[in-house]
Amino acid sequence: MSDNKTNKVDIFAVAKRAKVSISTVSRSFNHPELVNPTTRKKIDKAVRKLGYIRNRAAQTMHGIRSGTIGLVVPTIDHAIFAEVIQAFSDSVDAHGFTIMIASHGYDLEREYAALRKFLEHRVDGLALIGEDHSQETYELIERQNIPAVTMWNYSETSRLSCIGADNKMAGVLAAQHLVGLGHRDIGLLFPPTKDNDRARDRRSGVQKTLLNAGINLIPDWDVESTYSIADAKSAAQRLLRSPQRPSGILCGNDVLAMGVLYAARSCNLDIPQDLSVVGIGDFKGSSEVEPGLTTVHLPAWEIGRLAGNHLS
Amino acid sequence: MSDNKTNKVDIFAVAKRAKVSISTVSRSFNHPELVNPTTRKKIDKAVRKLGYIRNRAAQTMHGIRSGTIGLVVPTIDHAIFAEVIQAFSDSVDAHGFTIMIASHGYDLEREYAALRKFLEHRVDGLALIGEDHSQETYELIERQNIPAVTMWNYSETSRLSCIGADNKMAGVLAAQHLVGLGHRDIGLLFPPTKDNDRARDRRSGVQKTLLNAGINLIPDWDVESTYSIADAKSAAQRLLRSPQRPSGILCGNDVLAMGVLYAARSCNLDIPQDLSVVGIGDFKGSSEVEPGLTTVHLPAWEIGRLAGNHLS
DNA sequence: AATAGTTTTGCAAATGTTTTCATAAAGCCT
DNA sequence: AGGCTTTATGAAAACATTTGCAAAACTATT
Repeated sequence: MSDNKTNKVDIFAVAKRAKVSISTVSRSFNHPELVNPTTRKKIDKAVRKLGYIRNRAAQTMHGIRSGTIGLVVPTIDHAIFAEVIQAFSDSVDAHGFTIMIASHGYDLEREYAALRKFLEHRVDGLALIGEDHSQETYELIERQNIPAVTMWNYSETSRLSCIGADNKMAGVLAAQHLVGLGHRDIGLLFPPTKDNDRARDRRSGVQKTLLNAGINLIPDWDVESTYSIADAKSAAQRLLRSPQRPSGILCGNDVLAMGVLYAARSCNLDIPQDLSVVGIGDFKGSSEVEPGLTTVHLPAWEIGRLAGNHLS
Repeated sequence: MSDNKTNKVDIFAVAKRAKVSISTVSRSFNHPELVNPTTRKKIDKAVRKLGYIRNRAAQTMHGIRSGTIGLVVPTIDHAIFAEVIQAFSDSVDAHGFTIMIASHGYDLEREYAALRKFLEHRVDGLALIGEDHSQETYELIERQNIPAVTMWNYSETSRLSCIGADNKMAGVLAAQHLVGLGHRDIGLLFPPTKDNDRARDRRSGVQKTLLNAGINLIPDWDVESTYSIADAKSAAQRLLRSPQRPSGILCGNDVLAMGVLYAARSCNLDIPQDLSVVGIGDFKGSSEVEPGLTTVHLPAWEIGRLAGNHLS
């Protein structure tokens, strides 16, 4: 009975119990080789007995790194980001850092606010998704002295370090595939491209390719959908039920593509006989999907891993 | 040029520039009503000019709340947790807290380590998934004076506050559904139940129900699969290609159920004529899946939201 | 113009660590 | 046994804030 609970257990409490000074306790944590093994054992025992947990805040105040890294994503709730987050988290974790995470729902003001909060916590690094950010955000990041990295999109001219893929090329490849199969009646299903450079780049790659192939887009077949299977499914159903329907649909990402597959099935269209569907982006496990989903693979895992290493 | 960059910008720099004392600056942040509006404006201006960002670590050291909440999940990289994480994050965010996140990959030692790290950062609250945790973990949490909550599973006897569903009942419902359809040849596809109370509870609900209905499980039809579509698909294919195959498959969660649907399609089995598939758990968007996936819905969003509110 | 009351401000102590510097103890060599 | 190193420890300053208390500056009242 007694000491471990009632009163705050700080480094003083440990020192007292181990009958040494607080300097020694601190050293025993940070430079164990400088303290006598016997003393160290006494301290360890006191620590365990009291359930002492070091106060990172106090360390941080010394200019010591906080040991945290801030990650801001548009949304956590999607297979695509989930994978990149997991990979990022794993690699950052392996270096002993703790992740702070926030999502902004494609609202760049909220992104800015999240970054500020991270900076108040004195994160040692920042990671964002994509290259579309507010001017304020860029200025804020550049004024700090900490590394920052953007994930998903790669571009030579990125204002921050970036680790990602060439999304325009992904669009080109996806379009070339459809064109190569002989399709001329092609529908597009894309998410809103505002503040979303990934979608915009993919789209521009697709458009360029189709244009070069002499295929022109029918406005009715150029459909927008939010980033949700339900939405994509109903948008695709509308498209597929119209009297004139495309023979191939190219989707801005695999979530939308799944929606199209379901829509096709619900309209009794066979894939790929009646309709070709192409996605972009690697929905994790898209290789297992039946009927087969053709997609341009993006190395989400690798991107997250590299970005994590870059900051750690 | 000049001041805003080279030298550290702390509360002193702001005070100096605004020609007031640091106390006033601090107050102007924390108790603005106590400082003269004119002074406040001067301070705001200095803050903006210098790009000052408050140091949360220094505040935390005062026993002031850190403004962070720690969340530990088995994995981020799955639809199911992604949704709960998103909901949790949103609600916690709305209260001004920042989330620290970690995943342990179903390794309870790593879970313990993650919690310790959070506590070093003096999080104001903790959230975990499920009720299977190491003894050490429980003791660690109970020794702290901060709220903690577990998500996903609800049980009267939970050692910590819990917000979740009755997973055993979910298992019962899923099984009753299959039995009600007249199935007697039932296969089970579950993830490993070690250190996973959710899966274990579901399974026990299922087993009880089948037993009561006088149905006995054939060991060959009682299959285990890791939490992955690919794995589930190949396990299901093995099951469906054997000479004797079940007429219905009950899956421990919707990820596995998706694997089964794909396997069925690849074996040219029609759903639901040739095979019934039942899942549990609310894969977000499972209602859109074609061919229709029957599943026991779990309110992931609601759980995350409530847990977040509970801690904030 | 003096007094009382209110609002606004500054001083200094406190928060929980790390680290520099100084000192004490112990070991080694002749 | 005396001097020199090496090893181990402690005292105190530093880190960036918040806050209780007291003083100063206004306002209102007579």
